[in-house]
Amino acid sequence: MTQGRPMRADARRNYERLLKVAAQAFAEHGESASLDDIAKRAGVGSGTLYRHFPTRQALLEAAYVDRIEALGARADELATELPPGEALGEWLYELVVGTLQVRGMKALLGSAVTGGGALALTACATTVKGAAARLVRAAQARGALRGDVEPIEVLRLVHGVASAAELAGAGEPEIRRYLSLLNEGLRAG
Amino acid sequence: MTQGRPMRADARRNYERLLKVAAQAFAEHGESASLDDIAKRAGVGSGTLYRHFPTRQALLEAAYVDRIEALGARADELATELPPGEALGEWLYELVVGTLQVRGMKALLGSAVTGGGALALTACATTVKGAAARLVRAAQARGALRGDVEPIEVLRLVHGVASAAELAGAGEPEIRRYLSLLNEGLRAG
DNA sequence: ATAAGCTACGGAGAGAGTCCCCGGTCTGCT
DNA sequence: AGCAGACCGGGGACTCTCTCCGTAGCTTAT
Repeated sequence: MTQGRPMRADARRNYERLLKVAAQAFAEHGESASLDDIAKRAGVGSGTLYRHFPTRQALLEAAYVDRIEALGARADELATELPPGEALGEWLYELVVGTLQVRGMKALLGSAVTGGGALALTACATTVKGAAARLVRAAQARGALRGDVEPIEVLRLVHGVASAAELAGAGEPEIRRYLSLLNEGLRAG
Repeated sequence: MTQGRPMRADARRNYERLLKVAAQAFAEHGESASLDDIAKRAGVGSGTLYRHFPTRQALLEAAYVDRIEALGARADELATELPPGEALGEWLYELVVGTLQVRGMKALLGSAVTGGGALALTACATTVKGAAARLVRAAQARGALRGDVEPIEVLRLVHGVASAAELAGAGEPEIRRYLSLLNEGLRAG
C-alpha cells in the first residue's frame, strides 16, 4: 500500500504487537474476542488499537493475512509435488486444519466465500479463491474432479466439512474421513 | 413431567406467549437474540422469563421442541412412502431447509450432535438422533448407503451442508446440489 | 360470594462487557 | 530544539444478563 511517510518507530512496534496478540486472542476465543482485552494484552491503550484497525474485521484480516498467504503459496507448492487430484485433496485438508486450529480464521474464511460475492472483495478472499481456482481447474482438467463444480462451491463445502469436524471434536481422523467422503461426491458424475 | 399442581392460568398464558415470541426472535436474530427483548415483546417482565426458562438453552429447546418432533414424525412418514435411500435423502433435505429457515434451530441441532455426546442428552437430541438412526440403518440395509457410516456422522455432515448452503445464500437449488454431492460420497464405498 | 393465602408477576438495578472518543501528554523525527 | 504525530487510559453510551422483593391477582375453602 502507499504510505506517504514511513511509520514512526513506536507506531510500527505497537502495530506489530497488536497483530501478534490479536492472532493469539482470536485463536483462543474465536472471532468475538474482546478488543479492549487485546489492546491491554499488547500493552497499548484501546485508542491505539482503534486508530490502527477501525473495525474488528480489519484487525481479524490483518492478523491472519500472512497465514492466508502461506496457504496460497502452499497451493502452488502442492501443485508441483503431487498429481492434481491429490494436490487439491491435501490442500483442502490443510485448509480445514488451519480453520479449526485457529478459531478466528473460520469466521474470516467464511466471510470470504459468502453470498453474491460482491461485498467481500478483501485481500484474503481473493488469495484463497485464487488458490482454490488453480487447484480445482487443474484437477478438472485431469478428470479427477467433476467438471460442473465451481471453485467457490468447493470452498463452501470444505467450510461445511470444517463445521462438521468441529462438531465431532475436530480430531484429525474425523477431518480426513469427512473430507474423503466429500471427495467421493466431488469425483463422481 | 410430573406436576404437583396444574399451572396457574396466567402462568400458562405467559409461558406460551414466551415460547411463541422466542421462536420468532430466534428465527430472526439467531441463537443470540436478546432475552430481555423477548420478554418485552411477550409483554412480561424479564423475571418471568428467567423463572420459566433458567437458561438460554432451555428456552431455545422449548421453543423448537414441537418442530423437532414434527421432524421425527416426518422421518417415519417418509420411510413408509419412499424406498430407504430416497427417504433418507428427502428427510435430510427437509432438515436442512428447516435449519436454514429458522436460524435458532441451527444452533440447537448443532449442539445436539456435538462432541463426545455425553453432555447433550436433551429431548431434541434424542429425537433427531433416533429419526436419523432409523433412516440411516434402513438405507444401509438396502445397500443405498455405505455401511461404515454412523447416523450421527450423517447429521454432522448435513449440518456442514447447511453451513455451506448458508454461505451460498441458502437458496433451494444450492441445498439440493450440495446435498446430492454429499449423497454421492455417502453412497460410494 | 367473599376472603385468605400464596403463586407468579414486574421491572428496576447491579454487574459485566463492549465499542469508541477525547484531551492532555509524551516521543521520535528533522 | 521544536513540532507533528502518536500514545494513553479514563469515561460515556450502550447492550445484555440475571436477581430481588414488594405486590397484583389467581385459587381455593368457607
